[in-house]
Amino acid sequence: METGPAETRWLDPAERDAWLRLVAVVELLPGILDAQLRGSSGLTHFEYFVLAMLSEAPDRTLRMTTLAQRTNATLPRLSHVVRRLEDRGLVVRVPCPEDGRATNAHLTDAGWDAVVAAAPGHVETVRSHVLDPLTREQLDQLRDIGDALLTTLDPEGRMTALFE
Amino acid sequence: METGPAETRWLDPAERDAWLRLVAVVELLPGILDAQLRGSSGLTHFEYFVLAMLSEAPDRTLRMTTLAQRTNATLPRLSHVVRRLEDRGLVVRVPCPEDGRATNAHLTDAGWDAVVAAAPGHVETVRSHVLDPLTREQLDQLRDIGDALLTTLDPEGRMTALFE
DNA sequence: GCCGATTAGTTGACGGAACAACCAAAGCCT
DNA sequence: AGGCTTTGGTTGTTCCGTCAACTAATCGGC
Repeated sequence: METGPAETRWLDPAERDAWLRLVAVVELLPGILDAQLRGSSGLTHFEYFVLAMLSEAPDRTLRMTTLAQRTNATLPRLSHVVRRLEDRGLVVRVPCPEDGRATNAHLTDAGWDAVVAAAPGHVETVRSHVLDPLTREQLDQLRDIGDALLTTLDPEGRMTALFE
Repeated sequence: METGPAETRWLDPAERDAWLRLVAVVELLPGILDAQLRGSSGLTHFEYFVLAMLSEAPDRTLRMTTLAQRTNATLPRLSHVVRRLEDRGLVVRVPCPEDGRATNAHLTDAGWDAVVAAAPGHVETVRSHVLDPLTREQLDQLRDIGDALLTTLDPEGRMTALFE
């Protein structure tokens, strides 16, 4: 007779195989991306991602909250990062005219140059470490798996604004 | 005529689709795992993983170097983490008898209890956020994709000792 | 039009991770 | 056997991320 919470359903071999590999990838990939970008541009992958989002935005400008959603950052984290980027002259913060509470982050010319300089090396790393080892079929499978996972990992679809 | 380095091959739409989703997953998953474990057991996912590796090892003991490989940690990182776990009584460090340079990390009974207590909630999180959204077919695809990626992300197969 | 509630963002303190410098034990070479 | 090299770990500094507390501005009800 069960008295406490339901028995744990442990992972069967197929589940365990998939899960362990996903954990390994999740653990290894950030380090690879950070190392390459830090070495060649002095940017964190997260900093690069922030700059890249701004570079694709209209007028190279986004509200802090929007930028936080697109990069999956908390607002405090983004605030600190943007301050550091501002210290380096890659971004400026401008009070939003329409809403006195809001702040707009705007990519400077120097920031644009930094993204343009960093992009080729970054793309090359993504190719050699992630895309090239996969077949075309696996690429499609990965997209669908990513969609399925993001349904639960990001139910509000905050980060998926990029590709939806 | 090309003079500088080769032109960058930018990502085509299929590549971009897959890549952006993978980045999102890699960015989101660690936070989910950490939050659940920290809330229910006061353990980081990495700390949990360290304890779990020890719990499966013969005599619940592993050399620091081996443990670092299995968890994809640098030795300094692992050293700090193990010291904190030792402060909490979950692990003890014992000088290795066969090699005076080496240190063995051994899971205490309290550490074993901590893993056993934390495991069900962790597995439940893995199920609800990762495994359940995927079809059985996608589970197999994910395993193969993981294998392909780990070939380049972890060429020495240090982390794959778990399932190879 | 004013007051509470919500939203937007910043700041400061604390904890964890990377990197570099360091120490100690073992292996090796002659 | 003595000295160089390599291997195994630890320690300290610095940087980044999280959490909690706080400020400022907008909104909503009356």
